[in-house]
Amino acid sequence: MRMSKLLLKTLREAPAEAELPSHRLLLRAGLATPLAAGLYCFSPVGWRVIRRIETIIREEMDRSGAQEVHLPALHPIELWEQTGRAEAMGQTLFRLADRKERGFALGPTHEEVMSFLASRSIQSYRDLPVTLYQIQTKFRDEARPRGGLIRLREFTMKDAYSFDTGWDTLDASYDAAFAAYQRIFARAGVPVIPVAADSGAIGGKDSQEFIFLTEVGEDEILLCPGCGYAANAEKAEFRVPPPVAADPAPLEKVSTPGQKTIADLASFLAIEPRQTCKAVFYRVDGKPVFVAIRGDLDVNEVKLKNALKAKDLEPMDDAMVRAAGLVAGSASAVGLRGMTIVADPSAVEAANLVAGANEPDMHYRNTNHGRDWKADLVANIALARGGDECANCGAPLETRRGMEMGHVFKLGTVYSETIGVQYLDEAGERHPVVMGCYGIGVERMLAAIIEANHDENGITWPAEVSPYDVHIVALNLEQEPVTAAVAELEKAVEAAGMSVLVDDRADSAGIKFKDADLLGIPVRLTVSPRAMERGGVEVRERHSGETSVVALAEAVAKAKAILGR
RNA sequence: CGGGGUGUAGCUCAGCCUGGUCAGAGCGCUUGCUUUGGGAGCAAGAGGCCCCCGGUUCGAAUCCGGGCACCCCGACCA
Repeated sequence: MRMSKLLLKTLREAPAEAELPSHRLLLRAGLATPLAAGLYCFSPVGWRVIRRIETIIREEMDRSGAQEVHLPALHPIELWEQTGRAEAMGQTLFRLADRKERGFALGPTHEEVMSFLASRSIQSYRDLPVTLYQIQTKFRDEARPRGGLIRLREFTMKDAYSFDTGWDTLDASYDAAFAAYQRIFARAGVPVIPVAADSGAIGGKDSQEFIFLTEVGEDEILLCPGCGYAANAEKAEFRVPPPVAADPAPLEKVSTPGQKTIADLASFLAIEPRQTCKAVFYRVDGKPVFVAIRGDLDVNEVKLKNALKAKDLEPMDDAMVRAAGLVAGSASAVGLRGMTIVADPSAVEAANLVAGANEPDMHYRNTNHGRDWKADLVANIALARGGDECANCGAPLETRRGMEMGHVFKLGTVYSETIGVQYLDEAGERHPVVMGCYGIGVERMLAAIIEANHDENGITWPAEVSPYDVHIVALNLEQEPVTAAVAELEKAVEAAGMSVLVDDRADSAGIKFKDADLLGIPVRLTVSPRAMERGGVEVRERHSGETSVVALAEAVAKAKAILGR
């Protein structure tokens, strides 16, 4: 490709709204242009990178034994109502109606449709196991698209689904997908670590996310430096510090004027936070829920939501707090009626906790579960934080930020039961198939590749995803020896199976070099009178900046070596 | 959905408080000439519903009200 013909506009300065390096470089290098919040147009160069990412994904999925299919992006809404997810997805689901007012949705993911397809093809255990995948556009009406390509409203996802006769063979399908993911991210140049993830209220067993550790990531990850345990903060397990041991003492009411927070209360009474009981109020599927947890701990809302098998959970608003008669700052489960009480084991097991007296500026000393109050549900709902002890080895956990690049998940029979994907076993008995699902966000991967591979001058593409393999910069192209050398070199590079971008523009050398750095193609070959005087072509490796001059005939071999071919 | 910020030329931004030669700069773009090893020079030019609607005023980019869009933080995110 000749750059004089290429549709590409690089920017000297990035638009003001771009903050992340990946976002700035995406725009500066002219890879994509925003159309609206969470929607991007890809230019020829950007699209080549997307296609190369997809190629890696296809190769590795195919290698793992998965089969590619293609499903509609437009789904009848009934299918989503059938699994209950039309409601569960809420406003995230893009809805529309056809001319006959039949309801449709733009697919935010494809468990339903893939299950439908599977139900038409799978009848016997002989048809299993099978893993199907597609690379398809997804639509999600996100509350907040952000970070360039990191969170989009329309994006491409590789989504795979495995179908097995049982949980044991699902393990094999899951492991195959897991291994494919390791290879995909390695080839694309995105360093990832697998972390344990929440499997959601919908059920399922193992779930892991592939996380690219980066300060700009949206997810909080807890890592154990001792044993390597890694988990999403919503999933992370830890050792809850032991309570202060004591025998139950008589309940006693104390005046605590103005003491509304745990920290204030503990210091006012000269006790430790873990000797108090924290009260938190939620609205869960429209109903009030009271949560009690030891004062030194925080509530993990995901765990709470799962424990309640709830669809929707949010902090209780002031109106509901008043309606429920709760006294914020002095609330407890002692004497509380009219709502579900959920307690963390930490609040149940500890003796003589200080808790609210449900009247302003008053607390109780020595509240004890079983005697003074009783939980309707006791569940592990404490949130792991940095510094907490690892559940495996006791070392203090560290917190890091990360970006979710992929997700592998043992779904089980949730969808096969609701959509009806069943098989007959050897005995002729009917069973739901056991499913797994595996997703990778393609554009987000592009963002992560840039985030992980750039320097102050621009992008430094990993060889496998670079839009072109070789960038020929021609200077003084009007001079005959240069014209001829460029043509010869271009031909030779292409004949060697490498893609090449030739900067044949009439611009000055400085512009060409700056653009070459910005575009970040791994190998730059400069053809100029000066290089020719020195004996040939200047070869520059983008990543290291190493430069040498080689004979024109050797340039191809040198380029191949840099590309690792 | 809460909090914060920003909307003026393709991009970066000034002008707004204090209404009136106030439609501006740099970069980019076009043309010509010169130039070709790190965003080069000279000259000439094109380009704006100052986000939108309404109000105040003799007069609004500027003041007031109401929208909308975009960005950031949070909430949310199979």
